[in-house]
Amino acid sequence: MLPQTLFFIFRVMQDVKRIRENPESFDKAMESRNFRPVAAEIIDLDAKRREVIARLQQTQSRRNEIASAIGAAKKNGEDAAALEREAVEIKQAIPQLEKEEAAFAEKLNELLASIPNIPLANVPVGRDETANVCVRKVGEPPKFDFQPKPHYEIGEALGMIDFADAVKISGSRFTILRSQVAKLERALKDFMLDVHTKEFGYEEIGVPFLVNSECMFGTGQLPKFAADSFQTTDGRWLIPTAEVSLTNMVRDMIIPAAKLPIRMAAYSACFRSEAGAAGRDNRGMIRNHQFSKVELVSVVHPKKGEEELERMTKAAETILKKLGLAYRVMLLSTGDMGFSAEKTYDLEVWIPSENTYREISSCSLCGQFQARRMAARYKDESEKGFVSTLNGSGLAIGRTIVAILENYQLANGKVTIPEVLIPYMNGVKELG
RNA sequence: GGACAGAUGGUCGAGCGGUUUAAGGCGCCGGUCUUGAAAACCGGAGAGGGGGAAACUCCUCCGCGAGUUCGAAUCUCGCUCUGUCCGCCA
Repeated sequence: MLPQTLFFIFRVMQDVKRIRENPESFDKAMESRNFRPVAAEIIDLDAKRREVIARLQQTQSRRNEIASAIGAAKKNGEDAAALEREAVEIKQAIPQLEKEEAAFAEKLNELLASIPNIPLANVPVGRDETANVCVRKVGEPPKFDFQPKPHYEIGEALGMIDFADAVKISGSRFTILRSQVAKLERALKDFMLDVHTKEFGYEEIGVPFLVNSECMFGTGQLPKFAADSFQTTDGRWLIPTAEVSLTNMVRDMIIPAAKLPIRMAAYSACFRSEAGAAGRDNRGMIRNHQFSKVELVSVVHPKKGEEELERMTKAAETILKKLGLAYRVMLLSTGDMGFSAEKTYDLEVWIPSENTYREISSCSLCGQFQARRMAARYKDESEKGFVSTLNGSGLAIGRTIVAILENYQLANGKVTIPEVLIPYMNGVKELG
């Protein structure tokens, strides 16, 4: 399942050095992520591997020496038979040593590839979402003098969201948008990209929605989370987020330090199998197999990671503010963060029908975790190293539609269009 | 999908079994010269890893993966990608 296993073999070794130096704190970090302690296992495999490498290289060195000696002898017309006999003898050991080395390397890399990123020190430690910390609340949830309806009732009553036909076409967890709500999706996409490109300096990128396995490994979906994504019959993957396409643009690159930071924004459809989500959010368009999203990705100097995370989160928040939606910012706990993240803010938008906040954006600092898997490096005269990568939704469009329908619904079943979107809706001020 | 051609360092490009520790040009960095610059001349410069306190030393990498050989950028096989032409197609 690992794409080109040896492809990343040496990149992660730097990790091992750190683990070797401080196994206790590494295991502690693993525990905080609900992962088993693996430091001892790693250190052992690494030691064995290096021992084999030492022997292998000695043998190779001797082989090269003899080969040159034979070349020199032949050139001078001397007899090389004795040397050739020795060469045959010596080289017999090499394939065996190579096999041993490869076996240890594969085990080690398989293990390393399955280990989640280490949380930053300022991330709250906890098993799950109950340990998340609310950083701030922004905006006031709207007051209704009637019982606010859920988005699927509003959309269906308007004849603008169609779940029944979606089942016929594709199955459950798909949604068909019609007329002004379909238009709303397009308006949101344009609006979000405009804000991010004009106000925050992101470059707009049009990305492929199908990617190869190396990409999925680079951003951390593979090898552990293959079941969460869809794979095509020719071995490609439908992106679960444009983060995959965007972040992998710097894969296998050595970027001049002066070119950092790199900021990219892309719209994409996102595809998720939602394996394991059976029964959750079955109604409506909260949890679909396919949804629209505008994604932000930053590639920065490793020292600028946290600063960039604040900036990116602010960019995503700006969308919610401009749309006039109430939200809160949650700092995720160690147990609730994604595999590749070392610090994550979730933006949760107010959903009136549920009388609660629901996730609409997730902004994560991945540090050098993805960069190491991708061999994404930077360099200038004085220093070099792996870059830091960040990604954040800015925002999930499907859920933004949900939030607008619910927060801007009127007693008569119509829905007001937020001021900033009216130009993007060709002047339409109201749905219905 | 079919046919042919190709893949070499930042880039262009030589090499087609043994001084290749990858020629040479361009670009880049440092120096000499110059008031400064250019030109000219001299020098430097890839990535990853092992050992070592260090000086240093060794290994791997010429698209990727196998193979032949004492020795592979060079020969063989498979794959991927790129180009050109044909077919199909939004």
